[in-house]
Amino acid sequence: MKNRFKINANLWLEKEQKSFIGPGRIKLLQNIQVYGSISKAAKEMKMSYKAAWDSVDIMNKLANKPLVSKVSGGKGGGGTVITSYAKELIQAYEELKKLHKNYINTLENSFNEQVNETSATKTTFCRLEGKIEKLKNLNESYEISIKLNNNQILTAIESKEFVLKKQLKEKQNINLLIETDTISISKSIKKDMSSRNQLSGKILDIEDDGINTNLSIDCKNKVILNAKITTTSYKKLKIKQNDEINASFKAYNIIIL
Amino acid sequence: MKNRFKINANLWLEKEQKSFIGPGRIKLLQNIQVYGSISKAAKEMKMSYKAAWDSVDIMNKLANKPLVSKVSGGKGGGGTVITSYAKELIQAYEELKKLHKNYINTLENSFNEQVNETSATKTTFCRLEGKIEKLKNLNESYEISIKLNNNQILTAIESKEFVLKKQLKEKQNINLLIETDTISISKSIKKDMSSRNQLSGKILDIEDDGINTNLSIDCKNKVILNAKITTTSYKKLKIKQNDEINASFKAYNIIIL
DNA sequence: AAGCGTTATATATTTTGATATATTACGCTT
DNA sequence: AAGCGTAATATATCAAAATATATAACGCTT
Repeated sequence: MKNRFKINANLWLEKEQKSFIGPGRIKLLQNIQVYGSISKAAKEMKMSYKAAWDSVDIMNKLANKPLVSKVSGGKGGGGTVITSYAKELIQAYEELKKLHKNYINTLENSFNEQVNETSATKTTFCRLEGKIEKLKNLNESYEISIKLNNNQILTAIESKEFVLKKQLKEKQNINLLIETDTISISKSIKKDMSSRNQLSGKILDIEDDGINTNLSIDCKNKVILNAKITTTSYKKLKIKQNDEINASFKAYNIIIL
Repeated sequence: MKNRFKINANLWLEKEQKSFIGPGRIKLLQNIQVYGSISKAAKEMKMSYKAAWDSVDIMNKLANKPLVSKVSGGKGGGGTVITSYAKELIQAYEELKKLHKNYINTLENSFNEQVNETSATKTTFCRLEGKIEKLKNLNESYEISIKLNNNQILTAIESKEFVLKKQLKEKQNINLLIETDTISISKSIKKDMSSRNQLSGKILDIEDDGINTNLSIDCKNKVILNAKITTTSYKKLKIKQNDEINASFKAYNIIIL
């Protein structure tokens, strides 16, 4: 685990081009909820009162519904409480953080696999090369047909914005990424499924650590697919090296580089 | 599109607890590649020479292989070129950025759906409630069996670290998220598939915008699943409201909150 | 009416980080 | 040997951001 890269990211939300909330302001709101006062909340997190007040002011002005209600003077000198909308926002932000953290872990594995030449098999993403066969414009999206080296056709979906920015054209060679854990394995082709991309091939290699099983699938002409399934699923399927199997994944799960 | 939140994130890599590369340093390396000198590279991006030199120095010291080779004195006074390892890193970083951007878009949609009460159907993630039925320890991971309100059992995988941190216990109620575009739809249950989670239900609602089709599936006892498939797949399946269908997804695609 | 702890606001100070400036070293060119 | 444009390094200066300090307003309590 030495020499491993760690990926870090700061998440924050913007509204109308202005910074709205990030980790600090969420903590501040939570502290206000606990202490009932801006000054105490600020003190607890070693923030100056002015910084805290400014933050609260910016948030309140930017949000369509108020996030806090402030009372100056009165019993105990006044105080500040957060609204139920603020509580909702905090919860949504926490969820966001959790999802993001989850994905950052995936990216971290992928990046380290790619940069450290030591790890041969790519267990988080698999890479494919292909040529754009057809670009079908569906209003705001494009349905992209991609011909692999083994002449099989995959279908991907990308936004119009992306297609224009990357200047994707028919006959163009492109690189694809597919997250290995979005690929499902079955023994035969499934006709009545919404997963349009179905590739069949021979199992080249199996790496099983008792939790996850990484299957390397040879789909002819140097088209190698990697799929990650749980060991439990692997055992249930009763498959072994050189077996013919079917790998399926949805158009959404193809990422064009 | 007014009142929409925008999600922003800064990505950077750390190594041995120290900041290694981020957007600025990548740009600097790219500039060095173009101009062949630290001073010119810095000038082009309006960075002070010292800041640029320090950056290069930190990177070189932190990387296991050198990222740049510097020559002081000599023809033209010397210069700096980046190594092939640096080029590799730049490429890996660009890929990382693309993948991350992709996911941030997903999160942005989800967050806005959750916070804006206007949008009723959740098209990026669907939420389920369940109770932990069994926690099976598999060395570094846990296989978690979750009983839904309709008594069906789902299987999820989480890291040991997560299970301990969240103090997950059997009989505990938990909330789940499933990305709607990882769910595959078929007309019947598939026995020989690696997707262990298969829920069948009646189509409650269909929202089709000509590109994507969002299916709302009633799996009894208030267990509502949302799945996103392409319109092309939807038409191919020839399904309509009230039809009984099968939704399948892998253990990896369940996110426990 | 004085006292309280708070919000609200302006001004002064400090800290931090970056930038600018200056100097030396380097090794090829002429 | 002088000249060059670069790397390498140290020191000085500047600018921005954050913090500290001061003061007023507020409305209930006593």
